[in-house]
Amino acid sequence: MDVTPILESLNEAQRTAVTAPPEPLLVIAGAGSGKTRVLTHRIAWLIDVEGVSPQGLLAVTFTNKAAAEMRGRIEALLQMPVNHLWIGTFHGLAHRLLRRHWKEAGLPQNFQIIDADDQQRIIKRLIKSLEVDDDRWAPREIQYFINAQKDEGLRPQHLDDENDPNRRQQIAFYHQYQEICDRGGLVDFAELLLRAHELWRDTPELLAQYQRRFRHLLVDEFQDTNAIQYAWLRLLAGKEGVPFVVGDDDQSIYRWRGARVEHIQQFQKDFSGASVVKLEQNYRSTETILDAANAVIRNNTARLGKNLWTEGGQGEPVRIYSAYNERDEAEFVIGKLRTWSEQGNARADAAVLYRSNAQSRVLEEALINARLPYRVYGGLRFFERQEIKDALAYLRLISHRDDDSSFERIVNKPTRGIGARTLEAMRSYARANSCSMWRAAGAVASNALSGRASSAIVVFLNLIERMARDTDGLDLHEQVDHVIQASGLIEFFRKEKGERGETRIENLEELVSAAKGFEPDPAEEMSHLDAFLSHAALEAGEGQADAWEDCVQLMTMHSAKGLEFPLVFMCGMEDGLFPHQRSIADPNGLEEERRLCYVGITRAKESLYITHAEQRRLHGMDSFAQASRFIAEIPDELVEEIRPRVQVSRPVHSAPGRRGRAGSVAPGAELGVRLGQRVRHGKFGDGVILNCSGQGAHAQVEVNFESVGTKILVLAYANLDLM
DNA sequence: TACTATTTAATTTTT
DNA sequence: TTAAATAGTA
Repeated sequence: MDVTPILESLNEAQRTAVTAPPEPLLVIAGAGSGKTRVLTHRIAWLIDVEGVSPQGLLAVTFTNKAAAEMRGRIEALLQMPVNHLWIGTFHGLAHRLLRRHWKEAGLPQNFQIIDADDQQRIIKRLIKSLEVDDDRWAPREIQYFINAQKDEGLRPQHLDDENDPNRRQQIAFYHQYQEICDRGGLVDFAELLLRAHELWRDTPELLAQYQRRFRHLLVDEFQDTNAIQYAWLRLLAGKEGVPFVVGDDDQSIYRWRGARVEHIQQFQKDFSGASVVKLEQNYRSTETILDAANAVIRNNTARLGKNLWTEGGQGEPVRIYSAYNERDEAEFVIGKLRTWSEQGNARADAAVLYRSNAQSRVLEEALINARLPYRVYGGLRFFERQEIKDALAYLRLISHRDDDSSFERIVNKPTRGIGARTLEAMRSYARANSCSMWRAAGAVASNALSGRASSAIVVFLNLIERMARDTDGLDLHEQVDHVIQASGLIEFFRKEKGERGETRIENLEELVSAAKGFEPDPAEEMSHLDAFLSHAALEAGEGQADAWEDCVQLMTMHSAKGLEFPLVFMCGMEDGLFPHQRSIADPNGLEEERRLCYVGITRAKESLYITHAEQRRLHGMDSFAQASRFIAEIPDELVEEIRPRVQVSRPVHSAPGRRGRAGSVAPGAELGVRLGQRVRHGKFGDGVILNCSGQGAHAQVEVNFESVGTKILVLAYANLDLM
């Protein structure tokens, strides 16, 4: 057997991992150290050299995209298709299991997957229906609570209210939410994992069967597994399984989503024989960039400890630019981008990273002005679009009449005279009889209700039944095409004014194409329609179909994880923005922000620019901030500060209300107060003026005091000393 | 029921 | 600032 193709191009540590004996192994893989390569080569090694059948392998990735990429790479390496190899996300694999064993899992055969948006709608409706004082309960928080419990593997009955009425109510919401889902055959993302775990836990013979089949378990991005995923993995591994997990504790940035870095340590405890391999040689960045990243991350306490090194050269210093405000910052970035592009570099090799999406706007405006093509990552994905979800809701209702989530979504879209009152009647009937909205609709229609309302319902019920009949036996794409026509959705969006309606119709037509191109897994015994619906929920699709123009890449630092670019800008590096205000007080939160910063820095291969603004307009208010503490953590000798160009028209500070709001005197100006001015207050001590408003006797200032925080004071009474 | 005015809140995101 | 949700009006 010639193992050259698998082993050549691997360094010592990588080779150790790839060729490790079949025992539990933990690979700590620093940024740019060839993590994915180790994983794919390991799989190839197992199949080609160890003679493991592809069917005996289970590989888990973080995203669908990563899964597809990994399969491609393995096939390239082995020069053969590996269809029977299970590669997927935790959710994808759990879904597969639940489809196969729906009965044992206690699910209806045609259960539907709901996404976060569907979930929130259900919760909103639930809050309204329970007649609690709805102001106190934000749907988002309930949703967060429910998902957090599920991520920990906890059912409502496992939860103790701790005699806290607040918590008691949350648990009650969770309980009722679950009932709604169960009744409608709906499974949310966290539920996929939880059910799959319970399925194995409660059906030992099934577990044993899978344990026999999957001896080798390979996990990517291990630092981002949550409790239920880890528990699932441990169940499957049992005593005989051989887990091979790869992760980087310094790149764990999804704690807020239930991910626990601690699983890395837990892994070493649970699999006591596990060896550890560290990949510390970095093939991506210059030494300067790595040194900067190392210096920053060194400030975190809970680390396994590792130091990235490279054989690459010193490279350029990290450049830091202090902008006056966010527009100046954007101008600076665009200037550098233009030079980059003019020097013959690909625009797509440059990335502009920021902490939060809202920051992209100013950058985009500047890019448009400069006529530089760009692409923003993130945002609405194809299957998340309103019109697409509407169409899917019709399809789901055809497949599964009891799906209340879909029912509510489209019962009156397009409008067919089923208003709030009729809906309420149906809801209360459904609640009283613990039945689905579909059944309730039938009952309410024949019962006492205004003739108009009841005939409207009948029209709707007949419509769905007729669509189900008419699409029966058709090809998937014909079904989709029929439904978008017969539902009246196309007609409905045609009436929508402006370009928006047109785009929607185009998207619906695109949905037909997507259905045409959809190839269901022949191994799964679902109807094509159900397979398509699951696919739509599980894989929301790309944001924009990437017209592969050479574009500057804009994205959050989170979505930059796993990517690399020769030229990187990290923008908005200010305390309060990054680290974000909401994480700053909590040491755990701060460490996660620092890891995010580490991720950002290590995206850069050659050049790294870090920018911050002294003044930033955020939420419509001008505010001042210090440069991010992370900047100070980079040693001076790695840094080159870029002095602002002379002759730049510095925004006039004495008019902080922003230039020329015609006729109005800048608030505070008459009293000689300006934003950023340091002041002293008799009681509160020293502070900085953050904001001014009002005129004359009513003028107010917002002051951030060093000792007591932010206060709003009436200037006329505050007796501030200017300093 | 549809449109308009007002209020409110505002990380990060994949599944 | 602005987007979205809610309340109020035609």
